[in-house]
Amino acid sequence: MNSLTEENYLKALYNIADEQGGVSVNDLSKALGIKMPTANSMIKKLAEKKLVFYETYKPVQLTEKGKKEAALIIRKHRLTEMFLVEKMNIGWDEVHDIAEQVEHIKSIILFEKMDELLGFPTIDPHGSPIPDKNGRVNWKQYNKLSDCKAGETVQLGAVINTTSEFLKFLTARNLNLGTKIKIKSVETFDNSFVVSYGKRMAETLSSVVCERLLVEKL
Amino acid sequence: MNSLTEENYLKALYNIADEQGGVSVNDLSKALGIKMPTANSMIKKLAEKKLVFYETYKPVQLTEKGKKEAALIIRKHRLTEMFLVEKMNIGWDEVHDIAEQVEHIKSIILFEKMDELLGFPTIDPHGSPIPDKNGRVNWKQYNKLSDCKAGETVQLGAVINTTSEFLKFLTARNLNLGTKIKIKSVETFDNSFVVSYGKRMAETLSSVVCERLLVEKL
DNA sequence: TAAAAGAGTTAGCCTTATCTAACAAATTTA
DNA sequence: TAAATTTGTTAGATAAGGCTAACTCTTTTA
Repeated sequence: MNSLTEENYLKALYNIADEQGGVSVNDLSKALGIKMPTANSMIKKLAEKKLVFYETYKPVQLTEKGKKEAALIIRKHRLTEMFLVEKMNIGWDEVHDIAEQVEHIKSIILFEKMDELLGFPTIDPHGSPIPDKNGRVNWKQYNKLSDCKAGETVQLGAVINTTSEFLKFLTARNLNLGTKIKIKSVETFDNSFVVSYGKRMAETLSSVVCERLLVEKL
Repeated sequence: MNSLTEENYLKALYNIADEQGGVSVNDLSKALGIKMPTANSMIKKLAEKKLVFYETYKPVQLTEKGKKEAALIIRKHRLTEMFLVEKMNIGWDEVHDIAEQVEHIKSIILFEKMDELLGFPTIDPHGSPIPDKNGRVNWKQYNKLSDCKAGETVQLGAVINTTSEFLKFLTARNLNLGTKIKIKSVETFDNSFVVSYGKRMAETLSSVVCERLLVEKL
Protein backbone atom coordinates (compact mmCIF):
# COMPACT_ATOMS: atom_id res chain seq x y z
CA MET A 1 0.00 0.00 0.00
CA ASN A 2 1.29 3.47 -0.90
CA SER A 3 1.18 6.39 1.48
CA LEU A 4 -0.76 9.53 0.71
CA THR A 5 2.51 11.26 -0.10
CA GLU A 6 3.58 8.50 -2.48
CA GLU A 7 0.21 8.72 -4.21
CA ASN A 8 0.73 12.42 -4.80
CA TYR A 9 4.15 11.81 -6.33
CA LEU A 10 2.73 9.14 -8.65
CA LYS A 11 -0.06 11.42 -9.73
CA ALA A 12 2.29 14.32 -10.43
CA LEU A 13 4.64 12.07 -12.41
CA TYR A 14 1.69 10.87 -14.47
CA ASN A 15 0.30 14.33 -15.08
CA ILE A 16 3.48 16.14 -16.04
CA ALA A 17 5.25 13.42 -18.04
CA ASP A 18 6.48 14.54 -21.46
CA GLU A 19 6.01 12.56 -24.69
CA GLN A 20 8.78 10.16 -23.70
CA GLY A 21 7.19 9.74 -20.29
CA GLY A 22 10.06 11.47 -18.52
CA VAL A 23 9.90 14.04 -15.71
CA SER A 24 12.85 16.01 -14.38
CA VAL A 25 13.42 16.14 -10.65
CA ASN A 26 13.16 19.88 -10.91
CA ASP A 27 9.74 19.86 -12.56
CA LEU A 28 8.51 17.26 -10.11
CA SER A 29 9.58 19.27 -7.09
CA LYS A 30 8.01 22.41 -8.53
CA ALA A 31 4.75 20.62 -9.27
CA LEU A 32 4.54 19.30 -5.72
CA GLY A 33 5.81 22.47 -4.06
CA ILE A 34 8.72 20.72 -2.36
CA LYS A 35 12.48 21.13 -2.58
CA MET A 36 14.59 19.09 -4.97
CA PRO A 37 16.40 17.00 -2.36
CA THR A 38 13.07 15.88 -0.95
CA ALA A 39 11.87 14.81 -4.38
CA ASN A 40 15.19 13.13 -5.01
CA SER A 41 14.95 10.93 -1.95
CA MET A 42 11.33 10.01 -2.58
CA ILE A 43 12.18 9.03 -6.16
CA LYS A 44 14.71 6.56 -4.82
CA LYS A 45 12.07 5.11 -2.57
CA LEU A 46 9.61 4.78 -5.45
CA ALA A 47 12.34 3.18 -7.56
CA GLU A 48 12.88 0.56 -4.84
CA LYS A 49 9.18 -0.19 -4.90
CA LYS A 50 9.40 -0.62 -8.70
CA LEU A 51 6.97 2.24 -9.28
CA VAL A 52 9.46 4.33 -11.26
CA PHE A 53 12.53 3.68 -13.33
CA TYR A 54 15.38 5.95 -12.37
CA GLU A 55 19.02 6.55 -13.27
CA THR A 56 20.85 9.46 -11.66
CA TYR A 57 20.89 12.64 -13.72
CA LYS A 58 18.19 11.31 -16.05
CA PRO A 59 14.45 12.02 -16.09
CA VAL A 60 12.25 9.83 -13.91
CA GLN A 61 9.84 7.47 -15.66
CA LEU A 62 6.87 5.64 -14.24
CA THR A 63 7.00 1.87 -14.69
CA GLU A 64 3.88 0.08 -15.97
CA LYS A 65 3.01 -0.64 -12.35
CA GLY A 66 3.49 3.00 -11.41
CA LYS A 67 1.45 4.19 -14.37
CA LYS A 68 -1.43 1.93 -13.47
CA GLU A 69 -1.45 3.02 -9.84
CA ALA A 70 -1.32 6.67 -10.86
CA ALA A 71 -4.16 6.20 -13.35
CA LEU A 72 -6.32 4.59 -10.67
CA ILE A 73 -5.82 7.56 -8.37
CA ILE A 74 -6.70 9.90 -11.22
CA ARG A 75 -9.74 7.74 -11.90
CA LYS A 76 -10.91 8.34 -8.33
CA HIS A 77 -10.19 12.06 -8.65
CA ARG A 78 -12.17 12.47 -11.86
CA LEU A 79 -15.09 10.29 -10.80
CA THR A 80 -15.28 12.40 -7.66
CA GLU A 81 -15.27 15.66 -9.61
CA MET A 82 -18.03 14.37 -11.85
CA PHE A 83 -20.05 13.19 -8.87
CA LEU A 84 -19.68 16.52 -7.06
CA VAL A 85 -20.81 18.47 -10.12
CA GLU A 86 -23.57 16.17 -11.33
CA LYS A 87 -25.02 14.79 -8.11
CA MET A 88 -24.23 17.44 -5.54
CA ASN A 89 -24.56 20.64 -7.56
CA ILE A 90 -21.11 21.92 -6.70
CA GLY A 91 -19.55 24.25 -9.28
CA TRP A 92 -16.90 22.91 -11.67
CA ASP A 93 -14.54 25.58 -10.34
CA GLU A 94 -14.87 24.28 -6.77
CA VAL A 95 -14.56 20.53 -7.13
CA HIS A 96 -10.83 20.18 -7.67
CA ASP A 97 -9.72 20.83 -4.10
CA ILE A 98 -12.31 18.45 -2.70
CA ALA A 99 -11.43 15.71 -5.21
CA GLU A 100 -7.77 16.18 -4.30
CA GLN A 101 -8.68 14.86 -0.85
CA VAL A 102 -11.34 12.31 -1.78
CA GLU A 103 -9.03 10.61 -4.31
CA HIS A 104 -7.01 9.12 -1.44
CA ILE A 105 -9.95 7.39 0.20
CA LYS A 106 -9.53 3.63 0.45
CA SER A 107 -12.87 2.12 -0.51
CA ILE A 108 -13.83 0.03 -3.50
CA ILE A 109 -17.56 0.41 -3.04
CA LEU A 110 -17.57 4.22 -2.76
CA PHE A 111 -16.09 4.74 -6.21
CA GLU A 112 -18.05 1.88 -7.76
CA LYS A 113 -21.25 3.53 -6.55
CA MET A 114 -20.20 6.90 -7.91
CA ASP A 115 -19.44 5.29 -11.26
CA GLU A 116 -22.78 3.51 -11.30
CA LEU A 117 -24.86 6.51 -10.18
CA LEU A 118 -23.18 8.62 -12.86
CA GLY A 119 -23.92 6.03 -15.55
CA PHE A 120 -20.25 5.08 -16.10
CA PRO A 121 -18.98 8.42 -17.39
CA THR A 122 -15.88 8.62 -19.60
CA ILE A 123 -14.95 12.24 -19.01
CA ASP A 124 -14.84 14.52 -15.99
CA PRO A 125 -16.41 18.01 -15.74
CA HIS A 126 -13.35 19.54 -17.41
CA GLY A 127 -13.42 17.13 -20.34
CA SER A 128 -10.50 15.03 -19.11
CA PRO A 129 -10.90 11.27 -19.66
CA ILE A 130 -11.65 9.02 -16.70
CA PRO A 131 -9.31 6.00 -16.72
CA ASP A 132 -11.13 2.65 -16.56
CA LYS A 133 -10.85 0.16 -13.69
CA ASN A 134 -7.65 -1.23 -15.16
CA GLY A 135 -6.11 2.21 -15.42
CA ARG A 136 -6.50 2.44 -19.18
CA VAL A 137 -7.42 5.72 -20.80
CA ASN A 138 -8.60 6.55 -24.24
CA TRP A 139 -7.97 10.12 -24.90
CA LYS A 140 -9.93 11.69 -27.70
CA GLN A 141 -7.58 13.69 -29.92
CA TYR A 142 -8.44 17.33 -29.52
CA ASN A 143 -6.86 20.40 -31.09
CA LYS A 144 -5.98 23.50 -29.17
CA LEU A 145 -8.22 26.37 -30.19
CA SER A 146 -5.02 28.34 -30.73
CA ASP A 147 -4.08 25.94 -33.57
CA CYS A 148 -7.35 26.53 -35.46
CA LYS A 149 -7.93 29.03 -38.26
CA ALA A 150 -10.37 31.84 -38.91
CA GLY A 151 -13.61 30.60 -40.44
CA GLU A 152 -13.58 27.22 -38.70
CA THR A 153 -16.37 26.12 -36.40
CA VAL A 154 -15.34 23.98 -33.44
CA GLN A 155 -16.85 22.50 -30.28
CA LEU A 156 -15.28 22.90 -26.85
CA GLY A 157 -14.34 19.42 -25.62
CA ALA A 158 -11.99 19.94 -22.70
CA VAL A 159 -9.91 22.51 -20.84
CA ILE A 160 -6.26 22.16 -19.93
CA ASN A 161 -5.71 24.44 -16.97
CA THR A 162 -8.29 23.58 -14.36
CA THR A 163 -7.52 26.21 -11.76
CA SER A 164 -10.54 27.74 -10.14
CA GLU A 165 -9.69 31.18 -11.59
CA PHE A 166 -9.61 29.94 -15.16
CA LEU A 167 -12.85 28.00 -14.76
CA LYS A 168 -14.56 31.03 -13.24
CA PHE A 169 -13.33 33.07 -16.20
CA LEU A 170 -14.95 30.61 -18.62
CA THR A 171 -18.16 30.37 -16.63
CA ALA A 172 -18.46 34.15 -16.54
CA ARG A 173 -18.31 34.15 -20.36
CA ASN A 174 -20.77 31.29 -20.75
CA LEU A 175 -18.10 29.03 -22.19
CA ASN A 176 -18.99 25.45 -21.26
CA LEU A 177 -18.00 22.02 -22.53
CA GLY A 178 -20.03 21.37 -25.68
CA THR A 179 -20.27 25.03 -26.64
CA LYS A 180 -19.99 25.49 -30.41
CA ILE A 181 -17.59 28.26 -31.32
CA LYS A 182 -17.18 30.03 -34.64
CA ILE A 183 -13.79 31.62 -35.24
CA LYS A 184 -14.39 34.99 -36.81
CA SER A 185 -10.83 36.25 -37.02
CA VAL A 186 -7.36 35.89 -35.60
CA GLU A 187 -5.32 38.96 -34.73
CA THR A 188 -1.86 38.30 -36.07
CA PHE A 189 0.01 40.65 -33.74
CA ASP A 190 -1.00 38.92 -30.46
CA ASN A 191 -2.71 35.73 -31.65
CA SER A 192 -5.91 36.65 -29.91
CA PHE A 193 -9.10 35.14 -31.37
CA VAL A 194 -12.39 36.87 -32.04
CA VAL A 195 -15.12 34.26 -31.79
CA SER A 196 -18.88 33.95 -31.64
CA TYR A 197 -20.95 31.40 -29.77
CA GLY A 198 -24.44 31.21 -28.28
CA LYS A 199 -25.75 34.73 -27.96
CA ARG A 200 -22.30 36.27 -28.00
CA MET A 201 -21.42 37.67 -31.37
CA ALA A 202 -17.88 38.95 -30.91
CA GLU A 203 -15.93 37.78 -27.90
CA THR A 204 -12.14 38.22 -27.83
CA LEU A 205 -10.07 35.42 -26.32
CA SER A 206 -6.36 35.96 -25.63
CA SER A 207 -3.79 33.47 -26.92
CA VAL A 208 -3.19 32.29 -23.35
CA VAL A 209 -6.85 31.34 -23.10
CA CYS A 210 -6.93 29.73 -26.57
CA GLU A 211 -3.98 27.49 -25.72
CA ARG A 212 -5.96 26.04 -22.83
CA LEU A 213 -9.14 25.29 -24.75
CA LEU A 214 -9.27 21.89 -26.46
CA VAL A 215 -11.72 21.65 -29.32
CA GLU A 216 -13.04 19.28 -31.91
CA LYS A 217 -13.42 20.55 -35.48
CA LEU A 218 -16.95 20.29 -36.83
CA MET B 1 -5.57 23.70 12.23
CA ASN B 2 -5.39 20.24 13.76
CA SER B 3 -3.65 17.30 12.15
CA LEU B 4 -5.53 14.19 11.16
CA THR B 5 -4.05 12.45 14.18
CA GLU B 6 -5.15 15.21 16.53
CA GLU B 7 -8.65 15.01 15.09
CA ASN B 8 -8.78 11.31 15.87
CA TYR B 9 -7.72 11.92 19.46
CA LEU B 10 -10.39 14.59 19.90
CA LYS B 11 -13.03 12.31 18.47
CA ALA B 12 -12.03 9.42 20.70
CA LEU B 13 -12.02 11.66 23.78
CA TYR B 14 -15.49 12.87 22.89
CA ASN B 15 -16.86 9.41 22.22
CA ILE B 16 -15.53 7.58 25.26
CA ALA B 17 -15.89 10.29 27.90
CA ASP B 18 -17.69 9.17 31.05
CA GLU B 19 -20.46 11.15 32.77
CA GLN B 20 -17.91 13.54 34.26
CA GLY B 21 -16.34 13.98 30.85
CA GLY B 22 -13.12 12.22 31.87
CA VAL B 23 -11.12 9.67 29.91
CA SER B 24 -8.19 7.69 31.30
CA VAL B 25 -4.99 7.57 29.31
CA ASN B 26 -5.35 3.82 29.28
CA ASP B 27 -8.83 3.84 27.74
CA LEU B 28 -7.78 6.44 25.22
CA SER B 29 -4.79 4.44 24.06
CA LYS B 30 -6.90 1.29 23.80
CA ALA B 31 -9.57 3.10 21.81
CA LEU B 32 -7.00 4.41 19.35
CA GLY B 33 -4.93 1.24 19.21
CA ILE B 34 -1.76 2.99 20.32
CA LYS B 35 0.52 2.59 23.33
CA MET B 36 0.09 4.62 26.49
CA PRO B 37 3.24 6.74 26.19
CA THR B 38 2.14 7.83 22.74
CA ALA B 39 -1.25 8.90 24.05
CA ASN B 40 0.43 10.57 26.99
CA SER B 41 2.61 12.77 24.84
CA MET B 42 -0.21 13.69 22.49
CA ILE B 43 -2.38 14.68 25.46
CA LYS B 44 0.30 17.13 26.53
CA LYS B 45 0.30 18.58 23.05
CA LEU B 46 -3.49 18.93 23.05
CA ALA B 47 -3.32 20.52 26.48
CA GLU B 48 -0.88 23.13 25.15
CA LYS B 49 -3.34 23.89 22.38
CA LYS B 50 -6.07 24.31 25.03
CA LEU B 51 -8.10 21.49 23.55
CA VAL B 52 -7.98 19.39 26.71
CA PHE B 53 -7.56 20.01 30.40
CA TYR B 54 -5.00 17.74 31.94
CA GLU B 55 -3.31 17.12 35.27
CA THR B 56 -0.91 14.20 35.62
CA TYR B 57 -2.45 11.01 36.96
CA LYS B 58 -5.97 12.34 36.43
CA PRO B 59 -8.44 11.67 33.63
CA VAL B 60 -8.22 13.86 30.53
CA GLN B 61 -11.09 16.24 29.87
CA LEU B 62 -11.94 18.08 26.68
CA THR B 63 -12.20 21.85 27.09
CA GLU B 64 -15.17 23.64 25.55
CA LYS B 65 -13.00 24.38 22.53
CA GLY B 66 -11.97 20.72 22.28
CA LYS B 67 -15.55 19.54 22.65
CA LYS B 68 -16.72 21.80 19.89
CA GLU B 69 -13.99 20.73 17.49
CA ALA B 70 -14.69 17.07 18.26
CA ALA B 71 -18.42 17.55 17.71
CA LEU B 72 -17.79 19.17 14.35
CA ILE B 73 -15.72 16.20 13.22
CA ILE B 74 -18.47 13.87 14.40
CA ARG B 75 -20.95 16.02 12.54
CA LYS B 76 -19.01 15.43 9.34
CA HIS B 77 -18.79 11.71 10.08
CA ARG B 78 -22.52 11.31 10.66
CA LEU B 79 -23.60 13.50 7.77
CA THR B 80 -21.37 11.39 5.56
CA GLU B 81 -22.84 8.14 6.83
CA MET B 82 -26.33 9.43 6.19
CA PHE B 83 -25.38 10.61 2.73
CA LEU B 84 -23.79 7.28 1.81
CA VAL B 85 -26.84 5.34 2.96
CA GLU B 86 -29.56 7.65 1.66
CA LYS B 87 -28.06 9.02 -1.53
CA MET B 88 -25.59 6.36 -2.62
CA ASN B 89 -27.35 3.17 -1.55
CA ILE B 90 -24.47 1.89 0.50
CA GLY B 91 -25.42 -0.45 3.36
CA TRP B 92 -25.51 0.88 6.95
CA ASP B 93 -22.98 -1.80 7.84
CA GLU B 94 -20.47 -0.50 5.28
CA VAL B 95 -20.52 3.25 5.75
CA HIS B 96 -18.50 3.59 8.94
CA ASP B 97 -15.07 2.92 7.45
CA ILE B 98 -15.69 5.31 4.58
CA ALA B 99 -17.00 8.06 6.88
CA GLU B 100 -13.92 7.56 9.07
CA GLN B 101 -11.90 8.88 6.13
CA VAL B 102 -14.33 11.45 4.73
CA GLU B 103 -14.74 13.15 8.13
CA HIS B 104 -11.24 14.62 7.80
CA ILE B 105 -11.91 16.36 4.51
CA LYS B 106 -11.43 20.12 4.67
CA SER B 107 -14.33 21.64 2.76
CA ILE B 108 -17.20 23.73 3.98
CA ILE B 109 -19.30 23.36 0.86
CA LEU B 110 -19.11 19.56 0.65
CA PHE B 111 -20.76 19.04 4.02
CA GLU B 112 -23.20 21.91 3.54
CA LYS B 113 -24.36 20.27 0.32
CA MET B 114 -24.72 16.89 2.01
CA ASP B 115 -26.76 18.51 4.76
CA GLU B 116 -28.97 20.30 2.25
CA LEU B 117 -29.47 17.30 -0.05
CA LEU B 118 -30.42 15.19 2.95
CA GLY B 119 -32.93 17.79 4.16
CA PHE B 120 -30.97 18.73 7.31
CA PRO B 121 -31.14 15.38 9.11
CA THR B 122 -30.82 15.17 12.90
CA ILE B 123 -29.77 11.53 13.22
CA ASP B 124 -27.40 9.26 11.34
CA PRO B 125 -28.26 5.79 9.96
CA HIS B 126 -27.52 4.25 13.36
CA GLY B 127 -29.78 6.65 15.23
CA SER B 128 -26.95 8.74 16.65
CA PRO B 129 -27.60 12.48 16.72
CA ILE B 130 -25.84 14.75 14.22
CA PRO B 131 -24.32 17.76 16.02
CA ASP B 132 -25.38 21.11 14.53
CA LYS B 133 -23.02 23.61 12.87
CA ASN B 134 -22.06 24.99 16.27
CA GLY B 135 -21.25 21.56 17.61
CA ARG B 136 -24.37 21.34 19.75
CA VAL B 137 -26.21 18.07 20.11
CA ASN B 138 -29.59 17.24 21.45
CA TRP B 139 -29.66 13.66 22.35
CA LYS B 140 -33.08 12.09 22.70
CA GLN B 141 -33.18 10.08 25.93
CA TYR B 142 -33.45 6.45 25.00
CA ASN B 143 -33.59 3.37 27.23
CA LYS B 144 -31.57 0.27 26.66
CA LEU B 145 -33.81 -2.59 25.62
CA SER B 146 -32.13 -4.57 28.40
CA ASP B 147 -33.63 -2.17 30.97
CA CYS B 148 -37.20 -2.75 29.76
CA LYS B 149 -39.70 -5.25 31.15
CA ALA B 150 -41.82 -8.04 29.74
CA GLY B 151 -45.09 -6.78 28.30
CA GLU B 152 -43.75 -3.41 27.18
CA THR B 153 -43.85 -2.31 23.56
CA VAL B 154 -40.93 -0.19 22.38
CA GLN B 155 -39.54 1.30 19.20
CA LEU B 156 -35.93 0.88 18.13
CA GLY B 157 -34.37 4.36 18.01
CA ALA B 158 -30.62 3.83 17.87
CA VAL B 159 -27.88 1.26 18.22
CA ILE B 160 -24.80 1.59 20.39
CA ASN B 161 -22.21 -0.69 18.86
CA THR B 162 -21.92 0.17 15.19
CA THR B 163 -19.47 -2.48 14.08
CA SER B 164 -20.22 -3.99 10.73
CA GLU B 165 -20.78 -7.44 12.32
CA PHE B 166 -23.40 -6.19 14.73
CA LEU B 167 -25.23 -4.24 12.02
CA LYS B 168 -25.22 -7.26 9.72
CA PHE B 169 -26.65 -9.31 12.59
CA LEU B 170 -29.53 -6.83 12.95
CA THR B 171 -30.15 -6.59 9.23
CA ALA B 172 -30.28 -10.38 8.93
CA ARG B 173 -33.05 -10.38 11.56
CA ASN B 174 -34.95 -7.50 9.98
CA LEU B 175 -34.29 -5.24 12.93
CA ASN B 176 -34.16 -1.65 11.65
CA LEU B 177 -34.47 1.77 13.23
CA GLY B 178 -38.16 2.43 13.77
CA THR B 179 -39.07 -1.24 14.22
CA LYS B 180 -41.72 -1.69 16.92
CA ILE B 181 -40.82 -4.46 19.32
CA LYS B 182 -43.06 -6.22 21.81
CA ILE B 183 -41.27 -7.84 24.74
CA LYS B 184 -42.88 -11.21 25.32
CA SER B 185 -40.70 -12.47 28.14
CA VAL B 186 -37.33 -12.11 29.82
CA GLU B 187 -35.36 -15.19 30.79
CA THR B 188 -34.08 -14.54 34.29
CA PHE B 189 -31.12 -16.91 34.17
CA ASP B 190 -29.31 -15.15 31.26
CA ASN B 191 -31.32 -11.95 30.76
CA SER B 192 -32.13 -12.87 27.18
CA PHE B 193 -35.32 -11.36 25.75
CA VAL B 194 -37.98 -13.07 23.71
CA VAL B 195 -39.58 -10.47 21.47
CA SER B 196 -41.95 -10.16 18.54
CA TYR B 197 -41.89 -7.60 15.74
CA GLY B 198 -43.00 -7.41 12.14
CA LYS B 199 -43.68 -10.91 10.94
CA ARG B 200 -41.45 -12.46 13.58
CA MET B 201 -43.42 -13.88 16.47
CA ALA B 202 -40.74 -15.16 18.82
CA GLU B 203 -37.19 -13.99 18.31
CA THR B 204 -34.65 -14.45 21.11
CA LEU B 205 -32.13 -11.65 21.71
CA SER B 206 -29.19 -12.19 24.05
CA SER B 207 -28.47 -9.72 26.83
CA VAL B 208 -25.39 -8.55 24.94
CA VAL B 209 -27.61 -7.58 22.02
CA CYS B 210 -30.25 -5.97 24.24
CA GLU B 211 -27.68 -3.73 25.90
CA ARG B 212 -26.80 -2.30 22.50
CA LEU B 213 -30.33 -1.53 21.37
CA LEU B 214 -31.68 1.88 22.39
CA VAL B 215 -35.45 2.13 22.43
CA GLU B 216 -38.27 4.51 23.13
CA LYS B 217 -41.21 3.26 25.18
CA LEU B 218 -44.53 3.53 23.43
C1' DT C 1 35.51 25.95 -25.46
C1' DA C 2 35.65 27.84 -20.97
C1' DA C 3 32.89 30.05 -17.70
C1' DA C 4 28.45 30.65 -15.77
C1' DA C 5 24.05 29.01 -14.78
C1' DG C 6 20.99 25.51 -13.80
C1' DA C 7 19.84 20.84 -12.30
C1' DG C 8 20.83 16.94 -9.42
C1' DT C 9 22.94 14.84 -5.38
C1' DT C 10 24.71 14.05 -0.67
C1' DA C 11 24.99 14.86 4.12
C1' DG C 12 23.02 16.14 8.06
C1' DC C 13 19.20 18.19 10.70
C1' DC C 14 14.09 18.86 12.10
C1' DT C 15 9.22 17.53 13.27
C1' DT C 16 5.46 14.34 13.86
C1' DA C 17 3.80 10.30 15.52
C1' DT C 18 4.97 6.17 16.83
C1' DC C 19 7.55 2.56 19.75
C1' DT C 20 10.14 -0.04 23.97
C1' DA C 21 12.29 -0.12 28.44
C1' DA C 22 12.40 1.41 32.87
C1' DC C 23 10.53 3.67 36.60
C1' DA C 24 6.75 5.93 39.58
C1' DA C 25 2.15 6.52 41.32
C1' DA C 26 -2.35 4.83 42.33
C1' DT C 27 -5.46 1.28 43.14
C1' DT C 28 -6.83 -3.28 44.27
C1' DT C 29 -6.55 -7.27 46.96
C1' DA C 30 -4.98 -10.55 50.25
C1' DT D 1 -2.00 -2.10 55.62
C1' DA D 2 1.43 -4.15 52.87
C1' DA D 3 2.06 -6.47 48.61
C1' DA D 4 0.68 -7.06 44.03
C1' DT D 5 -1.33 -5.25 40.08
C1' DT D 6 -2.62 -1.76 37.11
C1' DT D 7 -2.05 2.73 35.35
C1' DG D 8 0.74 6.62 34.14
C1' DT D 9 5.23 8.87 33.11
C1' DT D 10 9.93 9.69 31.40
C1' DA D 11 13.70 8.88 28.45
C1' DG D 12 15.46 7.56 24.38
C1' DA D 13 14.94 5.27 19.62
C1' DT D 14 12.84 4.90 14.97
C1' DA D 15 10.60 5.91 10.41
C1' DA D 16 8.45 9.16 7.22
C1' DG D 17 8.72 13.26 4.96
C1' DG D 18 10.37 17.53 4.90
C1' DC D 19 14.40 21.21 5.07
C1' DT D 20 19.25 23.82 4.24
C1' DA D 21 24.00 23.91 2.95
C1' DA D 22 27.45 22.41 0.19
C1' DC D 23 29.06 19.95 -3.56
C1' DT D 24 28.90 17.84 -8.39
C1' DC D 25 27.32 17.10 -12.91
C1' DT D 26 25.15 19.00 -17.22
C1' DT D 27 23.78 22.41 -20.20
C1' DT D 28 23.85 26.93 -21.92
C1' DT D 29 26.05 30.93 -23.41
C1' DA D 30 29.46 34.32 -24.30
